[in-house]
Amino acid sequence: MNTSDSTADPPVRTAPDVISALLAAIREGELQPGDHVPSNSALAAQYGVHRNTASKAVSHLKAAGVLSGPAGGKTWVRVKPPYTRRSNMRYHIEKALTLKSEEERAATGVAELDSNLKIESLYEDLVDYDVVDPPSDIAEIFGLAEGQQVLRRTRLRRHRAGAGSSGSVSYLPYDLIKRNPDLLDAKREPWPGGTMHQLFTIGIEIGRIQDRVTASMPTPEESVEYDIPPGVPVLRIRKISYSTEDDAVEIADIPIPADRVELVYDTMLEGWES
Amino acid sequence: MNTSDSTADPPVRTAPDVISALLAAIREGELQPGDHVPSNSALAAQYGVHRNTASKAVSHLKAAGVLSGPAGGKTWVRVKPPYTRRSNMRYHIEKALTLKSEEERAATGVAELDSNLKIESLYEDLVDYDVVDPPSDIAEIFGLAEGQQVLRRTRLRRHRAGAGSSGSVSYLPYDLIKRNPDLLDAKREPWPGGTMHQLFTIGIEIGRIQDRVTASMPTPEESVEYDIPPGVPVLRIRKISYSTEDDAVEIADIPIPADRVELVYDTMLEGWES
DNA sequence: GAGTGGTCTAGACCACTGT
DNA sequence: CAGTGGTCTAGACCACTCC
Repeated sequence: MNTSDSTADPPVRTAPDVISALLAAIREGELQPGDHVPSNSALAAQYGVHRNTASKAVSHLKAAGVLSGPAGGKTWVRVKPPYTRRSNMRYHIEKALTLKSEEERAATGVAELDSNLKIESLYEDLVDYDVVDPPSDIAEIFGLAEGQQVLRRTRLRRHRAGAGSSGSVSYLPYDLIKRNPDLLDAKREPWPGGTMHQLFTIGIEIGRIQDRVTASMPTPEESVEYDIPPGVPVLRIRKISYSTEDDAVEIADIPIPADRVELVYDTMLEGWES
Repeated sequence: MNTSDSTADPPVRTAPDVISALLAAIREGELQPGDHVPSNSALAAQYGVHRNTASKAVSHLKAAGVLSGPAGGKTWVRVKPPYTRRSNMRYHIEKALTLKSEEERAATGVAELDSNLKIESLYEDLVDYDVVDPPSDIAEIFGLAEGQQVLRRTRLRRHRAGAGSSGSVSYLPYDLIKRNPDLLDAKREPWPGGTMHQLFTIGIEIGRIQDRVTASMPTPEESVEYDIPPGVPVLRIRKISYSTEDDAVEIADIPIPADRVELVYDTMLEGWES
């Protein structure tokens, strides 16, 4: 007759109780992905709690990416985005493709490598090119002196149906790439797929790529811009390309919603021989 | 005379306002790391909001890792843990050290490589060895048949002063390692520093290590066990060691609080030559 | 045992959505 | 314009901390 009974339904009294009940309903299939969830008032009546408590539970599940819906609008069970992988093998492939013809590169879809998304007409890319003074951390990695500028390329890939998007920012030392005017032209080709090839046109070969990986919560802007639930972390890759002389020649900051992508890094070890 | 005035202090009315005010006080140095924060009631009076609103603001900052303090106790500005790096270069170093003598390995501190923490008397390691039926995902990676078991080693590294801890779980196919009884002994040596060496004793050379990286929010248990603020994401590495025959021989799941460590992965690219 | 953090009910208001 | 989500004030209770 008390809470130690484990088989009978426990009384729903607190926000965590409501959360558990909703998760159970989804797990049991009573609520399917895409289905509308009853309103806060209806949930409050159904579970015998105050509307505020129901609201808090629904807010929590929205933050966790389980539910979705605009403020003031209806709420539904979120359709989870497909899970993909991003492997550092892509760097080997991209380098091998750099020497191939333009037709071959376009056919293989080099541009897909950085976004890890199939390029379809469903997406539109918004690209911006600017020559700017670099942030101090960028200048430090490039080893730039005061006053030396960088080319900043920002990309927002937006899903036309509003089902999600991804974006990134990349930097190149301006002194390095001004030798080839094509590299300053935003309309020249899909970006940033061919960065390695673009650097090849000015005589630079990439010898090493370093990914620095952190994770943090999405900014409110990222939440709305890239459709990241506010409680889902963002993997942040700072990808630094080094030339064969070991100079940093490109830096790309790539945010990746952690509920969509798994990062894979293979480290090949030398044999013992001895 | 309205909210568009940007220089005058805006009126503090909502929880986000209180959050901004507290962050500003910390940024300006009025509140130093370690300082006590006024109680919810005091903050409510100070900013002219209800105690509930102040409580919500403080809760949010605790979740974000800015403030800290037990429920029911005083609240203080959290001392941010030092930032370290975990590079895949460690794998090369660890392999090179495997052939060295035991003294050399102990002196170089191979065990530090996996934890990325200096081993001091401040820490105590709690290690558990079990032979168990593997979870299905583990069995699949190892390619185990039904009924084949694994050695599971769990480690909790706890800071004696309560300033944080880290932990990990690793799996080895039992059929593989039963050849060397030492590998079943939890007291044999600090773990998991010498896993590569331990596998060497049964004739296995590691040829490739794959790190699969994801991020998610800490479980409530991790929050208390490892002192991770509930709003700080956890980087999760599934480290898979492959033998030179490309068989998976060890799997380690390593959770890393994202506010303490940056992951670094170097990918070396082959030269063009042609 | 007083103080504190956390959270529930209760009622109210606002901004936005969805017809 | 009705419905909905979000959130603030208000008051209350509980568990825990700290002295």
